[in-house]
Amino acid sequence: MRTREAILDAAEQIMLEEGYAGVTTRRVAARADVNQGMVYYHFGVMDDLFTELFRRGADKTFRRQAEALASPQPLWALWDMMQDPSHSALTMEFVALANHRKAIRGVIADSSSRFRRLQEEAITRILEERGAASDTWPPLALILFLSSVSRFLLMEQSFEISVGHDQMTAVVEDHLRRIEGERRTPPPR
Amino acid sequence: MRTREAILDAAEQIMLEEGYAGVTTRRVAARADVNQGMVYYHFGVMDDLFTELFRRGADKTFRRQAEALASPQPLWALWDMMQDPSHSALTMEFVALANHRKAIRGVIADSSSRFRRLQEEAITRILEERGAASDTWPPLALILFLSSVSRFLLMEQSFEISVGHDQMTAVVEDHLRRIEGERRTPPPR
DNA sequence: GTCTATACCGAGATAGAC
DNA sequence: GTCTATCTCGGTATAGAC
Repeated sequence: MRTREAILDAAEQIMLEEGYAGVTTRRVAARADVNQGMVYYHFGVMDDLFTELFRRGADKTFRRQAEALASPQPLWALWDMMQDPSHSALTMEFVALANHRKAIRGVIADSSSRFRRLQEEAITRILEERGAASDTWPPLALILFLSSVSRFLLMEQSFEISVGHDQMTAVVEDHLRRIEGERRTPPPR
Repeated sequence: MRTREAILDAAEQIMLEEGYAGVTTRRVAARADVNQGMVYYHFGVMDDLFTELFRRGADKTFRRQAEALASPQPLWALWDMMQDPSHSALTMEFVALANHRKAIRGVIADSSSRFRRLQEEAITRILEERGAASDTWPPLALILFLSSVSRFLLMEQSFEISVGHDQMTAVVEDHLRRIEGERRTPPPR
């Protein structure tokens, strides 16, 4: 299984550095220091490689998210996680890829629903525990709010645009503060 | 200039239907019913075609946005516009493209800044006129809020995901209502 | 499981006749 | 401005020896 993992690692690196269009059998094989035929032997056609790579990443993210949601300040932890570029970079690339590759769409859609359900369940519980039901947003709106904003800011940052980012971040964090209080762990980086 | 426009139209169609990866000189030429050489004659290399296509779309969007911002309920109009799939589809495709094509990045970044500046100026004025300065968000935060959410919802819709979309939309529209009052023109479609 | 060889295609791009 | 011909490269994919 070492070859298999090497191929997935290589594909992931290339995808991050140059986008999904750069992920070709020839280049993946070269990067993994493996024969080109191996890619086909282990993964069949390219779509299967992408699918497998996505699953591997989703599983990792899923565990990471569960961890965040189980932490003392789950919303702050979730927010930190969503703002981590390394977390979203691959996801965004897969979203772009899925626009043209039908085989990928289903995998992403299923995975997203799975995440959304876990998030909803957790946030509902969190809001109830804190008795913050009245003056705050419904759980799903809160989730989509955090997801939307983090994704958008990351996207703009990759273009070196940052106009208004401070103001937007301040609004989000103000919202989190009203629910979970002052953040008790320092933000990453 | 008819050939030139035909090429741009063809490129735009293909980009929308199959993504930027489908936009090749050969296919564009075929779709435009034009010789392949014409693409090179009129646009030089592919990056120039993409750049030109982006500019054409951005100009159209710019005018459309200015119109929205000059309407009786500018925020509602802006929100409606942002939620229009035909408006964002091309943009999203260009964002994906720009992740790998350095030549495109600059064009998009410049254009985005231009939009953001126009939006900020307009929203600031609107909020001041309505004296809504105290209990609402700063202009840039409001813009980024609307941009983020609309983009995210559209992206998910293209995957046929809609969990929580109603709740999120309700929150946004509630926000708009507090600033501009009840919407007086019916939402499109 | 691994490697070589190879078929085949469609991509970008250019030269040059008309 | 238009069209044909053509070059080169790198992509996907398979067959078959080891």
